[in-house]
Amino acid sequence: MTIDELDARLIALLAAEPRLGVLECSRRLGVARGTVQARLDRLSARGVVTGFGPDVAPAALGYDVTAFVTLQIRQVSGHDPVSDQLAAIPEVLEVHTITGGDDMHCRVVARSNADLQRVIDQIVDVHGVVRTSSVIALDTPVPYRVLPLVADVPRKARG
Amino acid sequence: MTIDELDARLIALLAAEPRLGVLECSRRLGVARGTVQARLDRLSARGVVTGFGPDVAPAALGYDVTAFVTLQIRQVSGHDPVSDQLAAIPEVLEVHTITGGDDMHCRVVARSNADLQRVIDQIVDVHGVVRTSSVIALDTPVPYRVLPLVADVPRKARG
DNA sequence: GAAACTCTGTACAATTTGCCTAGTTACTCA
DNA sequence: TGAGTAACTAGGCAAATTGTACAGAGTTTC
Repeated sequence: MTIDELDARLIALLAAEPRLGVLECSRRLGVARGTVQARLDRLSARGVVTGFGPDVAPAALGYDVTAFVTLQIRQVSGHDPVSDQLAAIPEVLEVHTITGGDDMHCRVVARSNADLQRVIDQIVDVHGVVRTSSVIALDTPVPYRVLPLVADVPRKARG
Repeated sequence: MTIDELDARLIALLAAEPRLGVLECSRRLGVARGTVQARLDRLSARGVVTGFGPDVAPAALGYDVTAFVTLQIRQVSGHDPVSDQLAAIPEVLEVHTITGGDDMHCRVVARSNADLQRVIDQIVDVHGVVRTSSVIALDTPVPYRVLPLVADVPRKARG
């Protein structure tokens, strides 16, 4: 379950200029068109590349505030109803269950600090949530990225 | 700085089937091709859609462990050298500065729990980092998503 | 009311895609 | 060593898409 350098270069190329076609990619990479097609198919099939979805910046929609909310929940039986309720809140972008003293870790966005209070209130109201604790992200010196990792994998594999 | 329902539908459509062409989008949405083109250009120009990069799943590359590492740093002068050093570690996918008792919040991945230790060691070695605290993500009931938010914006704007 | 936008419908040439075939190279395994 | 398999190259063809342009109709803004 690894990728080689051509895969990495292909991913990096598409990351840099995503609207590129298969033909143009093959030209840039110096390989045949069929090869690029096959590589892309394989990367998708193996689940390495899960899609080419549009990347939306919440800040550009007015959601300037990002916060991380940690939850303690009351253990409930059966399927996890807390996640479902959290998933129903649009401002909740991501939820993880975690180790440590707390139970869940969420990323949320809001239009302002006041609006964040509204969102947190919604989270607190979720049945099963006992306590929340929030920190606000002031700045994002390293925005989410996977490219260095992608470039690193074939380097490691090669040795 | 908002989007209307057509924008939201377009984003949702592309999120669902990202490799769709402009022409196919226009058919699905029931509008003219030029409209889709103009909308996409506008969304890009306004920074709402920042790109169509390939979404890479670190887990598919063998990075099965995700963790959140919180840092306390020694205040240093000038430009932020801590972020730069963190950015140089491929396994560090994201860094935020935060409010509260700690100073920074990172998302990191690793190949295993043992490998996580290696990554954390690298973070600890960063000049200026005083203390770290980590929690491991056990499960991700809500993976990162923006669609509900995108769908919500025009709903709110309409009233 | 006029200016400024946005959307539609249409057109055309150039490019790209999807799909296919055949030959070559590299690697695995008996 | 030799057969079998997988991956890459190079090429060809028809169909579809893209980039770009333009005129006309509706809306919104001031």
